[in-house]
Amino acid sequence: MPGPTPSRGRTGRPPRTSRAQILEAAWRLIDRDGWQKLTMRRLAAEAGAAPTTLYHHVRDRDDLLTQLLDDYAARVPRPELPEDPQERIVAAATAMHDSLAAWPWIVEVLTAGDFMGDSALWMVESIVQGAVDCGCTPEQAVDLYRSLWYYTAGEILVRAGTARRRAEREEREGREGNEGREGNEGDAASSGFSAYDESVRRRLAGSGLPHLSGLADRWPRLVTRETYPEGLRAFVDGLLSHARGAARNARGAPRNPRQG
Amino acid sequence: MPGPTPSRGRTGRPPRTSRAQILEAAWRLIDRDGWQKLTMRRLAAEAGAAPTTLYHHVRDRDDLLTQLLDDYAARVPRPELPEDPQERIVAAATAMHDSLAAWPWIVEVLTAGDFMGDSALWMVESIVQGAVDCGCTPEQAVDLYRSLWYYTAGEILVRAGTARRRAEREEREGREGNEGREGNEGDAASSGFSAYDESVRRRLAGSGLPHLSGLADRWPRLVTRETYPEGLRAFVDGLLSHARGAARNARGAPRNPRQG
DNA sequence: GAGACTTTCCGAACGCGTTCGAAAAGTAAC
DNA sequence: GTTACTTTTCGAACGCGTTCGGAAAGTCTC
Repeated sequence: MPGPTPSRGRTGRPPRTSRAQILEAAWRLIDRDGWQKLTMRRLAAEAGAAPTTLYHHVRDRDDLLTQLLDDYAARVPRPELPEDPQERIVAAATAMHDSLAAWPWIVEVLTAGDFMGDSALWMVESIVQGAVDCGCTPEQAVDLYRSLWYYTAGEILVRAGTARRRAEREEREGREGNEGREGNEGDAASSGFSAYDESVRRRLAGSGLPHLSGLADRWPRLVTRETYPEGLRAFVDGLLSHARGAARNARGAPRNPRQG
Repeated sequence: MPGPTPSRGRTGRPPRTSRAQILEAAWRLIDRDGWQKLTMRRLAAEAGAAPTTLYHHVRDRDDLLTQLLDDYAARVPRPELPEDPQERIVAAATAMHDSLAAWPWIVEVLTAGDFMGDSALWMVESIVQGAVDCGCTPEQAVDLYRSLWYYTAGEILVRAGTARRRAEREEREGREGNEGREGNEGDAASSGFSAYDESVRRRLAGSGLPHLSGLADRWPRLVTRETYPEGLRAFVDGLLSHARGAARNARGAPRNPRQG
């Protein structure tokens, strides 16, 4: 894993490939053929090197993807954050969410680290800062950041995973049979529901669980709602008020802050 | 994908392998060699079949893992849930979390579906029911469930991913060089910090971000804290009070429920 | 120039998940 | 028994990520 600069006057065989060139080739490949085609072998061909050569500049595929993500995060313009500390937390978390949600292949990378690369540290800082300004201790502030990160990462991972499955399913169903045909699945297809949605509906309806049965028809619509912002605000409210409660308890009487 | 019963009197070549046998073999393999060794080829050998034969009983590896997870969830004893609706939500979400956290290889499966298989639907039902009993509309209840699911899945995925990376890193560092040696990394090693922790510390300390710099030393300890239960309670509190606020707004004056 | 040393590059190979098409092994109809 | 049909099984092969050992291509020292 050599430095980026070939820096003359050095010993050893002069490098013909650099990390920067590899990243460039990766972006080119993604833009041209889509990220699903980004394999080590294809990337090597695009970069004009043998596949195994890549491993001298990149630890493994995950490392490459992580660097690509950081590369991307560095290009995201840093928004101006509101002054109100709570709003600042919300804005920074939203920035995290929106940067990541634009990456369909995020799933393979996101579980890697505690947070993103250097280029995105300012989001972490902003959240911690906002929490401290709201009266949190440093420990509470980091816990708050982590909780928000879990929520954010989970939302993105689950939704991206669901979308990917759906795409695969549709490709599969499209490949085998009924192309152009209609009415094969009843009115499910004509109302925008897939055969899979219908099977889920049946599963819920026959589960014997009262609430889920009652919601079976509406389920496909309910689970695709976009509720990240609302959930985020609720979470921030809850976390801050719990932190305030804990601070009160630490100072004064050990009263339970839950309002039963 | 034939039914589980070979059901005599049927036409076609009689099956020599069943889905149940495959799942059995998978559990045997996991118990004996660890889940990392669960590959389709090894599993086929364990089940006494050719690798390609598996694909007649299982769509693909993800499908297999999903079935294993459901198999496992069915064995988890269903706990008695508290009567108080809010506590019921917390208990059901905790049950979700704890069942999944026991699976290290959860990462490869979890992003698959909106929720788990049939065997775990009761957890979803319990959360929705608790939310409705707290005064939520059905839509709000499902939104609440989904928010909690995102938080739960994110916590597990991120933590499992971090743990996996750490294990790989340690194996890598253990393989190459300094075995049994000490003092190579300064006092970092002797104080329980890895070389990686130290590099993170340096990154934070030199980031120019005031709060993260100040927390650099404590960072490894802060990010490994187990805070799921506290975060969960805070989230439930926040979600329910926001739902109540929305209900108030829908009925009466459009007052902003945020307490500034 | 000859050799040591260092760094980069790459061909061969492994095990992986998965697809495809043909072979095998039954039942049903004649 | 022969033929048709159906279902299961499997060998061959593809592209994948990755490891390993050595070849290539420079600099530095005599």
